[in-house]
Amino acid sequence: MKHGYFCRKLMINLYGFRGSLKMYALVDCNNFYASCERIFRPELNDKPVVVLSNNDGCVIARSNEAKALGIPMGAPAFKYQKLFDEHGVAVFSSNYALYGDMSSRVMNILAEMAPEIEIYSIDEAFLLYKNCEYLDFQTLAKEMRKRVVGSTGVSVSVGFAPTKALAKVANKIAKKFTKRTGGFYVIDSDEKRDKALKWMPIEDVWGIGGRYAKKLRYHGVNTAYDFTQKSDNWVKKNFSVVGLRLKRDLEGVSNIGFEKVQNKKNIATTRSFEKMYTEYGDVKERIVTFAVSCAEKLRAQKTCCNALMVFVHTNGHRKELAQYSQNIVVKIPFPTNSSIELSKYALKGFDYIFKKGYHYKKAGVIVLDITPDNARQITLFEDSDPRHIQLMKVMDKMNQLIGHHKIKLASQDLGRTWKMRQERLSPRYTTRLDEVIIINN
DNA sequence: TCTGGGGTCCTAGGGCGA
DNA sequence: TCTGTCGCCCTAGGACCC
Repeated sequence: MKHGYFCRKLMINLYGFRGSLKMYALVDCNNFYASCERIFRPELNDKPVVVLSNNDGCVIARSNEAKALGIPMGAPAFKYQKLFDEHGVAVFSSNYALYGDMSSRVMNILAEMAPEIEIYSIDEAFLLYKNCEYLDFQTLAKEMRKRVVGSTGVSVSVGFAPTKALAKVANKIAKKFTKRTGGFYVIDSDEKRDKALKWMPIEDVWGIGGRYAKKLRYHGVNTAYDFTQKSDNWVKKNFSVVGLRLKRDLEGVSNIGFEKVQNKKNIATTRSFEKMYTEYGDVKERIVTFAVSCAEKLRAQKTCCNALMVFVHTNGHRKELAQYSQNIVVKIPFPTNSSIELSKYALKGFDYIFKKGYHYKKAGVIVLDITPDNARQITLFEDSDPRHIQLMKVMDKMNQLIGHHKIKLASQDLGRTWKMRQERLSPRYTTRLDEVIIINN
């Protein structure tokens, strides 16, 4: 028998060390983006709903009904248009203002129900319960579901287990067998854990992507349980320490820690364009806007960067056109979060990599080597302009007051009409007064 | 015509100084 | 002075997540 949580619990009881049991919950919003759209359009309940990526490119969220129609994740929208029409699929452009706001409502409720929370993504959170020998997880999970759906309309699945990877497994079971489980599942014994791992296909395990799954299947590893039966050495050799940590976590020994909220290590703003650009000026304007956006994100988390990367790509799907893809890292001699400085250095890099004669489809700016803005080191040849700090404060404040991105640098936009394709955008029901739902009697 | 965006972590391999 | 080795640092690339 492995050193599962049950063994430890037994020891705890024998030796009288109470109150050291740790349990994780993974709470996951069901079909989150699609659910957000449905909350304000109840006539779409039980109807297939999909949400598209930026530029209405591909499917990034599906309701259960849409999944049942065989629409895969990442499906290019234009290839599935016929199927959408035939089955009356409700199609939405992504509305991040709405999803972000709904997410923080859900997370606030969860935070009230747990001593510690790690917001893992826009629709998922891990909750950590320490010293919880006498907690009734079934009741807790039920209460969680009730409160979240009652306050926000979003339904969630809940998985409880002694490690994060197992909580993921438990959540998967809760979601897959909603009718039987009531939308929650608790792994609290070695027997339940083994049963769950034997059921779990290897490619569905958290941390096992397509490549690893293929390799594992080749070696006869078909379930999460098979994975745990391999030796530590073999796992480490083939899947590095990441694989080994996962294995231990699946065995019930917590190896994947609870992450505290911390500042981002890289910040990126990248976009595909709604059409291909060939002119220097068009792409240049985008690069400046991306740099400005990165600068705003840096200031929002009170950090500076010491380097940035600029990249451009042509459209890889258009094989008949000449392809070009290049990136460059630009070191900045002093830490900065000034929109002006960052766009200046981004343009330096862009000038270096831009080549005429190509059809550009995508570009981006990523800021690197991020440091806190209160720890700016004075460099010997400091040529940053200290007046920028004040100027950026004013710019942020004004953008906050009069609406996002109204104040721009002169090098942005240039009268051009860049716009993301968002033909099926729903209203920002929860964050814009002029877009709230109006009920007529 | 039309195929997303934003992250993290790890490893291998090269340069370099002790 | 030359050569080998070790460890550190850096970068590119590859894997993963949602």
